[in-house]
Amino acid sequence: MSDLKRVLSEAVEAAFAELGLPPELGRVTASDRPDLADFQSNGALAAAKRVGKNPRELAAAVAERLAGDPRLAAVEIAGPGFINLKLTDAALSARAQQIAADPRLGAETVAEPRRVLVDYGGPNVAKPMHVGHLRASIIGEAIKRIYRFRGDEVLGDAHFGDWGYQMGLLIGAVMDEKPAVAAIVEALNAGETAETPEDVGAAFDTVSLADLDRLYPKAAAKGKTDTDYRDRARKITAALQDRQPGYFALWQRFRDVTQVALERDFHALGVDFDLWKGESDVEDLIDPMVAELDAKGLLVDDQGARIIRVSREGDKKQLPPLLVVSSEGSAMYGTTDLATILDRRKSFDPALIIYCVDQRQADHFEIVFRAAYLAGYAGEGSLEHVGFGTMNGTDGKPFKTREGGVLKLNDMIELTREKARERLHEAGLGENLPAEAFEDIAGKVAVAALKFADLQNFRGTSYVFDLDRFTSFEGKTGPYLLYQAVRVKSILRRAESEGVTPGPITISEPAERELTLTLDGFETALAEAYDKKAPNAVAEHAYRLSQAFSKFYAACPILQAEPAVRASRLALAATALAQLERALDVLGIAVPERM
RNA sequence: GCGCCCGUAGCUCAACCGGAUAGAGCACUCGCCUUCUAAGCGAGCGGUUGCAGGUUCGAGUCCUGCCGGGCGCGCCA
Repeated sequence: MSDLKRVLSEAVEAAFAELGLPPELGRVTASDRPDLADFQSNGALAAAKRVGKNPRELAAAVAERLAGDPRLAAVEIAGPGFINLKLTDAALSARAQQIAADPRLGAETVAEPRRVLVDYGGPNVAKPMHVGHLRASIIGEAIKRIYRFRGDEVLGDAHFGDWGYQMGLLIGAVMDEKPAVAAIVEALNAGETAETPEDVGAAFDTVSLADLDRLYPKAAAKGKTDTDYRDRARKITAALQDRQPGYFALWQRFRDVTQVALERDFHALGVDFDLWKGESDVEDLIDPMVAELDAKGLLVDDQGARIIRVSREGDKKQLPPLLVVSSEGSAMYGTTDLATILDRRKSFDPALIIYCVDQRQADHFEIVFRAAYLAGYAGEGSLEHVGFGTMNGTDGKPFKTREGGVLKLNDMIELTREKARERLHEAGLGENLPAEAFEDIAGKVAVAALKFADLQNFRGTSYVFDLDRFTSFEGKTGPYLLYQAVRVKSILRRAESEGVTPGPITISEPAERELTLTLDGFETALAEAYDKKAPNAVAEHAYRLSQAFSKFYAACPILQAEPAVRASRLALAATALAQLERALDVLGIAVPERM
């Protein structure tokens, strides 16, 4: 079930081998000049260099051997020695038929499936997500789905930032503001059980995410200047880590309200985690881990702290060590990360962990990874940081709202959704749909707009956050892709109601050829996205497919055509739809039935 | 100071182990709805790929230097 690129590569490689040339040079790629050919091989040029012969002569010799291939309508030599291949309509028809019959729509699976864990780099408890969290969720989700579709066993972990000093600060701040909560916390801490669970619940229910969001910045600021306040927060933090019942119960409340809000935001974005692990989950592993690192002789005392040196011979720059235990005796950011690697090894035992986190953390991860390799907690190369660019405003500076604050993710989704409603109304669409169905469409259009705007860019480049562009629904946008898909669905519905059924695919028109060649490119796009952790390759494919379909739609009437052609085109349209929906699904974008 | 990333059309971005004429969208100009959804299709306009060298038959892509921008550089996460 190989794609044409592979099939043709094999043919050309065989011809190379017969001529005594390195077969791998015969590799075929999609043509850079669609006006001249469907596929090309540049191997004669490279081979000529190696064997010291004229590239055009070599190309001609290869072409001669390919000439009899019934799949090829033309084999031509062009320029300095490109071998141009043009397929027959019959070969394209066969390939289209093959993709149509394939549940995977022409995509391969990896030869040896692995266990892979995707770490989304952790939203923090008590902080609602803002636009800065958008990329990690969108890209992480796409990578998770790409890996899964390729056949790996993949888990996505939200990986909460839910432990440490920030929690102590917040507990103190909430108790200051809510005496009823403070009373219960203190009673529980004192071991009193007089309060019924209902009373506890009622008091804790008054603690909302909005409270946490409001109190945290104030508490953090106060902790920086007010030493007494800071000391108290540290004591609470220590007590929390000792599982003092009151603090622990309140902390759990923080975690719960945060998770509910996060789940809502993530769900609205079509992002779903398999694991809701957090820093607190590995807290118990830290002491034994430190002891073990010590026993392995990896820990070094330095300036009162305990560190692991990770610099290597040949490093271009001196990497700082991993700070395992601070001079105050507490575990650090990297310590938790290391313990998490250990934890994952014991539970899921992934062959690869992908950290989908801001590019700025590159050094941090390099340090943690090296420490993990040194400690034997992970195989060399089994940890990978997949970084992405930062989120900036159109002025190139970190994005801020007009008021100068951060834009909450939930607000941004709602903003985009509102724009989608407007456009639907303008176009007079969905007016006779129930309100619920209308909202579903608006939501899907909004998510498609947001996600595609992000995913069409290579993840590594910096990101310009432009709300106008995000809410533009024309051109190379998510809604364009949905629109194309929905147009096919509309045709399929009509065909069904008229009793028209799809039949064998016969390719003849240029638009049909182009659509088939584009369908064939799915495998290449997925393979690239997988290897490079680059979802934009799939996004690009989805866009090209939509464009190719749209041209086909304009050039080739389906339902009005004579029966055999109609059946063929209907099948081709259905196949394009299936692959487009699959590609979008892999990007985490859902398609409505109509719009 | 050291290190990493980036610099491509007016704007936002692509470009498959280095390959032919560097592609899309937006914006701008023009054409196309009595036939399957015009959030569409077609055509046009727009480039010395930051600069200077080097390697190569061939460089946006690899190497060196420079200019410009972003980020990071042990007791926050």
